[in-house]
Amino acid sequence: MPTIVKQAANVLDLFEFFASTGQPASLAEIAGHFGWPKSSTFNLITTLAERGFLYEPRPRHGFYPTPRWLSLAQEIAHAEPLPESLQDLLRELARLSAETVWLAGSAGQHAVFLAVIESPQAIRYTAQPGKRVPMHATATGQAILSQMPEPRRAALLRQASYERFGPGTPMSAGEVDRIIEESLARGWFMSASSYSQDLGGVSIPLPLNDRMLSATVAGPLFRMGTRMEETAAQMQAAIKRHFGKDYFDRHLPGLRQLP
Amino acid sequence: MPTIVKQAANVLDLFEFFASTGQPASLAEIAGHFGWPKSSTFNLITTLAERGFLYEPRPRHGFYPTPRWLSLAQEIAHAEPLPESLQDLLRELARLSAETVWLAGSAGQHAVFLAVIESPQAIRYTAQPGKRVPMHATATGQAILSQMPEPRRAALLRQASYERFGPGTPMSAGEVDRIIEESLARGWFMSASSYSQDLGGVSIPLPLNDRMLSATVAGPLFRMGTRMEETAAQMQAAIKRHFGKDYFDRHLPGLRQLP
DNA sequence: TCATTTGGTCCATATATAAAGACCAAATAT
DNA sequence: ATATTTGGTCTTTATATATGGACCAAATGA
Repeated sequence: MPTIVKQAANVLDLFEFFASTGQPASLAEIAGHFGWPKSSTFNLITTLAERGFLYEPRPRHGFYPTPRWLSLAQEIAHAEPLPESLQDLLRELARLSAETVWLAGSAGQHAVFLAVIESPQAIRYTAQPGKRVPMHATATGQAILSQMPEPRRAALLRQASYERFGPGTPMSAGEVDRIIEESLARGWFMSASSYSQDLGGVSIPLPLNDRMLSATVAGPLFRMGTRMEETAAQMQAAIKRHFGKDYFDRHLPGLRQLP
Repeated sequence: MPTIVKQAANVLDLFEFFASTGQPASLAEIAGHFGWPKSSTFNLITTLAERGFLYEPRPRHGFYPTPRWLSLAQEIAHAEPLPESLQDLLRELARLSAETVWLAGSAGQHAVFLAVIESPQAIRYTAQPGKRVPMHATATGQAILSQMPEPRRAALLRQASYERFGPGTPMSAGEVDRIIEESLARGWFMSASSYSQDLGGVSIPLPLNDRMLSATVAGPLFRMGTRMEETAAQMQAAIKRHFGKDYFDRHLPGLRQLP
């Protein structure tokens, strides 16, 4: 179990806190909200303020993050961007499916959501960039795993922790291998309650030069249940439109192509 | 002397590091760059990754921040934005002066830069959002101080530390009061090496409903030295164009208006 | 004008944590 | 095939740090 760095996590908590409230907060409010001691909160806030990441929009009416966060985050996003073509693809998938769609990459034993467009419907799968799901137990992750060279995938699956999340959760490396094999033969990866309850979704592997991503369309099982095959075909078609007719032939010969 | 929270500062360091390199970095690279122990670096990175703030763009080729930073920073900036009109004003000042221009707000004993447009010229004043300068010793800060109700300004100046930064640095509350008085009578605040060496600049207070900001145009003294009065007049004119002819009459009756 | 509340700051010390270093796996070189 | 290097993970313990609580100033209410 990896050691969590408390004060690092606190910075993230604070960052998320301000993103969700959208308002300046006083030391006392922050301390109260998190149940942090006043003195510790003071030290943390002072540190962030000293570094130019927090200021007082109006004196003595609370602290708020400075635009420095935005400025740095933009530089970071700009330097290693998701190609514009991927954003386009995602938008098209969102339009076609009217469900929540996302792109994910890998982070150790987890897949991380890199870009998300939520469904406009009231009942929908909700997620935001940065969300992590276990690699071996989700369609999103399996679609990524399917692109890895054999030894790397084996290494990853060996260290995975096979916890039971739902009825379909695979409980061994062998099971995951089998699911991947079947999914490649089927032409798409299916998430059906193996991790998230009542979720139905379709994932397609998306190798992009040397990055291994996946695209997923998912929604409540009662809407997606009967539309999976159709959705998968739509996704493959959209990907071919965006990246060329021979995209799968060149990068994913193992994947069955739907008509 | 306020206690700095080391691991919180480390998160900020890391964030800035990625913004400046724009590349994924391995644990070893990060540890090397900062001189951090491998194990500590590991803990920190794990913490950020666990929370969905770091991922591996390509497995085993280093970590990089996820778009989650951007997403949260955008929410934060969107909730408490600098009015668009201020951005416009800033752009106009940048165009008119061809020097570096910025907007600043207050953070305790410091003024923080909230928005910056750098001069296109090779020799220029360089700054980024989040930069902090002492309130009492800079034109930017004094222009903010000039807007505060008397007791608050007095309190602030009482606790200020009167360090000598350059020839013109004020060394007591009284001196600052005098400078503010003179500057209001002059119609603008002058920074001339009282904090930054060889810097010449003009600041104008910018009260915006209950926020107390200031706008500054600054560059190397050899370019700005003879243009200050002219620049100040341009700034006042631009502000009046953006916020109405009677802006100063209504919000800053104490400030001399230039022809 | 005085009392009370609220928000912020400082300090000593018990406690949580960062770091040293051993370890392991995978990649690369021989 | 085997050795070496590189990158990542784990555990123990000396040490840095988070915290309780005292304190102070400013704002608010009586």
